Amino acid sequence: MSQAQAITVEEDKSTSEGQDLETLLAQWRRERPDIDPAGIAVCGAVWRAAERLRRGVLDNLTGYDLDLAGFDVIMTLRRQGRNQALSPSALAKEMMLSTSAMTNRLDRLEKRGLIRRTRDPEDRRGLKIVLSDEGFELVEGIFASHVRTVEKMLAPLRKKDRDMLSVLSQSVATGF
Amino acid sequence: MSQAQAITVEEDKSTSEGQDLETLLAQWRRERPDIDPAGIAVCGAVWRAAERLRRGVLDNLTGYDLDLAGFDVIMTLRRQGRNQALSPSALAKEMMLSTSAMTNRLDRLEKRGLIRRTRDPEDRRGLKIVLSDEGFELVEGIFASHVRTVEKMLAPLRKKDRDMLSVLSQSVATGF
DNA sequence: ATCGAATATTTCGATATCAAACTACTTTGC
DNA sequence: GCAAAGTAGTTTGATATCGAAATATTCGAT
Repeated sequence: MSQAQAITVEEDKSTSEGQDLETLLAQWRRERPDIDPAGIAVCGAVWRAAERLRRGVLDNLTGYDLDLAGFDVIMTLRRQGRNQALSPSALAKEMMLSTSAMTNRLDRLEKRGLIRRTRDPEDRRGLKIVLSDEGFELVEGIFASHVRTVEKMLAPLRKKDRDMLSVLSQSVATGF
Repeated sequence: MSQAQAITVEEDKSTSEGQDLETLLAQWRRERPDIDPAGIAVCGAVWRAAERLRRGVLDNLTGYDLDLAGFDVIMTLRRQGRNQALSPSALAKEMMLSTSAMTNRLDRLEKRGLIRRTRDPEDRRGLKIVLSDEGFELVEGIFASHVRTVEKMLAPLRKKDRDMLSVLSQSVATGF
């Protein structure tokens, strides 16, 4: 190893930045010259972008005693509007999650006082989940900095580039 | 684990497709007209693209008794070249994972006979992980269909669009 | 009215993840 | 040289996830 590098780099980043995607492509071209690996690199790039965004959003939550899971739920509830409710299964579907995982998330959020389970007046099998006042206020306090965090991570892109990224990503996401 | 599953059933997708991103934007604009939520939608689009790609790649593995975790490891080893080795920590770093999770993955792959742990001749603390012949052959058999799967998911994009997506994603991933 | 199929939620069992503690070895500094 | 600090990998403990089974309720067809 380069001894110059011996200094303990404070920036850590131990878990960030996997291998350079160019290197990865070169490796595959050497090992399997019969197959064009370009698609794999696109895939890798998208995954890394997603991961970076995930970490950034998560970091923004430090101090709020919230994980991404819970944050996702209360954001979803918040944007329905004050006192609007969704069923656990609707929430699960919207965030592409199993209903049992949702039960678990709601347990935690309920224990923390951020949501309430209320009975569905129209279907006694069902529940309606509402943000508690505390939950509502929490989102009010965190939303602006959340948006700022995301903007910061998108900063390298001009508006036009963002739109492009959004459109292309949706294309991949939906298959059209 | 994975029971034969034979045919890749495309229907199901019970957990796919969350809410339309346009709707999501409209909700936030109504609830918080003071804040521009555009960045959130870009973020969501990237996440969904990543998730779609993840599922597609995973589906391609049915029948091989492999999960994404193990697949990731053996692909990384394979592209180093036949009989090339990497340490567990190098693997963990490359795929942005804790070393303890890597221990677990390697345990499973070793039990399945796809990799071998060999001692690092230059550092008795360390290990070198190599693909077994069986592991190598497995990748040889799966790689082409993996690439085809990814290509299929990128099909809505022309070459130029893919390059664009790749560049933009890397921009977000690295922050430059 | 009642049986059976479908639906909403929870519980249960298995497993993957992470962080922190631990063991073994290596490097550094005196 | 030898102790202290650093590094590699594993173990442990807590928790989140999923799929399948269980429970309660609704809907539909007699």
